[in-house]
Amino acid sequence: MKSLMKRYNPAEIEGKWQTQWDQADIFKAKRSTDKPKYYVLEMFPYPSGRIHIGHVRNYTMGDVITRYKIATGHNVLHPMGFDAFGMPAENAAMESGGHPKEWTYQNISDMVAQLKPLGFGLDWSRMFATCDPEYYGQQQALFLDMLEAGLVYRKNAVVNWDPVDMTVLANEQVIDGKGWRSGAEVERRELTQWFFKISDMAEDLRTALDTLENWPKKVRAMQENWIGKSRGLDFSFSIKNSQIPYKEINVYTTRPDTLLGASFVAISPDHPISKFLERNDANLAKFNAECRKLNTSEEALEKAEKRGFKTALNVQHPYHENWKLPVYVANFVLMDYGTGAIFGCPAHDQRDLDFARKYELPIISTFIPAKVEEPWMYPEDGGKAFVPPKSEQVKYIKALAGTDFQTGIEAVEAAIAHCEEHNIGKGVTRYRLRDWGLSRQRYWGCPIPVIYCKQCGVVPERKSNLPILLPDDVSFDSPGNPLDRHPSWRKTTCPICGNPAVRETDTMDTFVDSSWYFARFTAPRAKTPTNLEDVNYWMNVDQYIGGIEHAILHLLYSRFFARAMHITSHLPESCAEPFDALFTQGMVTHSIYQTKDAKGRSVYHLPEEVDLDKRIVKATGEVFEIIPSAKMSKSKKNVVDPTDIISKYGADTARWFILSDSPPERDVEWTAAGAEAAHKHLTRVWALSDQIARLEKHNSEQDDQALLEIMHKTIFDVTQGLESFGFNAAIAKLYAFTNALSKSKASKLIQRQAILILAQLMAPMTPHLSEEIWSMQGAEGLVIQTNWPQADEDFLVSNIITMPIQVNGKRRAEIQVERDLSVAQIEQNALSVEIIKKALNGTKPKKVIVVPGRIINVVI
RNA sequence: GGCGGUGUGGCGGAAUUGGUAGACGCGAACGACUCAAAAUCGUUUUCCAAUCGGAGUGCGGGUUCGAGUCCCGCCACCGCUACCA
Repeated sequence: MKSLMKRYNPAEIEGKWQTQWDQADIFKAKRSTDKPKYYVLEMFPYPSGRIHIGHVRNYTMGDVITRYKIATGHNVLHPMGFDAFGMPAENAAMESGGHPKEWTYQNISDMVAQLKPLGFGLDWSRMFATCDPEYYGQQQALFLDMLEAGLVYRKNAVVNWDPVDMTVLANEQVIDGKGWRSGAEVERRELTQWFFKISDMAEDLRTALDTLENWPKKVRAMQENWIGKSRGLDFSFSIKNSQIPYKEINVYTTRPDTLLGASFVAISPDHPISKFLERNDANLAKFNAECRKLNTSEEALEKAEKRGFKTALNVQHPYHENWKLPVYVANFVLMDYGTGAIFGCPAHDQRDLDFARKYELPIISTFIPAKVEEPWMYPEDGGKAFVPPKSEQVKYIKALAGTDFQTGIEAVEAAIAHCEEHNIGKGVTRYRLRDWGLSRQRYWGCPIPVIYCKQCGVVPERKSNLPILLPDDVSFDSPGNPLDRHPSWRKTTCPICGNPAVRETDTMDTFVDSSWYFARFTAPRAKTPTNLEDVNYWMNVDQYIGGIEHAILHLLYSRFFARAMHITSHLPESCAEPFDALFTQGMVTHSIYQTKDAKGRSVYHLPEEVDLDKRIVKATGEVFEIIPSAKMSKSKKNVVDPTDIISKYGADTARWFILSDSPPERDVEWTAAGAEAAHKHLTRVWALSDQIARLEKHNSEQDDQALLEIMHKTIFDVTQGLESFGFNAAIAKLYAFTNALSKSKASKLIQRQAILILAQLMAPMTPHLSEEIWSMQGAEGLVIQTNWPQADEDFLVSNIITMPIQVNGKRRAEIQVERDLSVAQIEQNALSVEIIKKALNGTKPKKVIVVPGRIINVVI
């Protein structure tokens, strides 16, 4: 009887069940019409070489959904691959002298080896890396089709040059004027580059955001801001009486309704006119030089003084022949937004107002509040600039067009119409979104399949020659692109005339690789980019899961690619928005353990190096400080290695804990205590199963009904939790159910039923333990092959229910009533409760509210 | 400045979407077992009062029989973005 020698041993059971799932081909996805399909995808990892805990969280969520969807009768596709091109492989090659290819493939096999013990239900047969020639060759084919369809073009452009990575960056990859990866100050260079015509789709990409109901609001808002639509007027001020070779200054404004409040024109120091003038004006040259030095990326921008340099130029206001406006060169006008020139309307822009007061320029209000309640101080008289929301109705006192009372939006449209009618300017819609420059001067990327021929010009490579393979014999001993200096790789012949020609040596931005991999997973070995039968069946991705850091770049590019792939017949139109639902998970954080050295510098300690109870560093005995909840980083040493966690507690514990503590969209703090508690709980569940398996048959049945009720309630609650990403709440219900079961005195039959249901409900989170319990109880088959349990309505509401009684909305008592008791009866019962009688003190209640099955409220 | 989000015990967080606030877990305290410790099990744990009670979901108001949840006005913090014309 005393056989508690055995206990929960994940190391023993987890591998065993993984083998069983493999052998039964559970996760191998095949097209089939007898079940609804479900495609669940997590953003694929970069093969850095190590799985980190954030990956574990991401893939665990995907796996929970996968297993739940399988159990609820879906045909599930859940693939895994690697986003394998990119700079780190080249950097590693430069540092260690190896080859990016070897480094990458070694890392991939290391990471697969770390992923497998976690027991994720993945279809490994579909795995690919974007650096596989089979993948990037199809990407080249896709590129050629896009080129033919006019979605790719080549232009000479000023580009963002990262001087450290020695490559071009897309606008999206420049953050605060610095390279997104290197952090180096970005320079501007003029180069001939390949571009995707994403700006052509700006309007569609923007309006379609409204259809993405199952995307986080936040991501949609970020994309909308990025696309940056604005409506305004393009017009020009003509330059009066001047010798310079410029006759006018072009301006773009979103507030043409304030045109009659204009008091100056300001141009950027980099504006052609400014550049022209500085040649003959030493003072202006000096001013401009100072402005250029002031880095636009600095946070001091806010506080930076608004300075202007008054030129000798005057322009004519387009509305009145005799109305002259001075022209300033101003440090706050940016050359790369709009036209690099603005008109200033001090009354309705605080910055313009500050500028006007500084240089003693006129201040002219064009509108005032519709209803002036308090004393209204005009900007003219020292008040603040009046800048109401455009949707607010105001009173126009100098309207260019339209009525006296109108909203800003109405006034802008009226002003545009008026200006168009009088040939003053033209209404335009502008987008902040620019075309996506995809050329990178790197080796470890997908070669752009284009050839330059002296006779024929720019010639696409023949599809039959694809893939254009990267050469293996390259060196990384000097900076620049190894493809450029390769002795023979670029030499080829022209597909049209057959004469000697050279290849494009630029490779594609790695964001191209990740912009269509989700479609490739549906037919990863197809001889074309996609296979229509497969994309028609599997697409769209039903649930996509990943980090918020990809809210703009990756997700916007993917939406563009899906459209482009439809145009080039690689995807059906229904796939224009490829991700039906998106979930953005939070980070995994960990406390930092910090001490100071003799010089007061911070020294960080790994979690395993400290004694948390005694609050000292084990090796030295120093007292450490705890900095709570920071993003895990190697330099701060607040990292936990998933591999260590698995060897200590097993995969199920890691999976259970990572889901249990916080809602999945929020950051979760990894704590040793929490992981330990999770492990203890799983140990308890195992022991409970063991105990039930050895129960005597003849025991009391007194708790049967109560246990069945909580069991069905738990089925209901857990199902709801899994349906709505409420993993933490679902787990809490499972804890409660386990507690109830371990205290229950129900019959063996019912207890066994309960533990089997518990195993099924836990299976998405702790699949190995669930299988183990299933077999301990002698149940047939595998849990993963069973149908998800159904909550029985009859048990969800018991016959005797407890109803709280409130007095004036405050809970005072409760009564037990039969479920189908009439409202009148409930009221009568409630009023006869001693506490309520006392509260009434013999008087009649004003009102009694009875919500059947919920609550009684007695109003006195 | 703009956009988005969040605010509930010592901590992470629940709350069927207007119906018993604090589920579940961590931490803490006490107890049982033990020579002892670990492990395990049990009890308590929002605050004030310690008896009846009273207060309570960032703050102020409102709607309602009833508000963490809805409305109006503030405050604080976080994220993204921006001299955006």
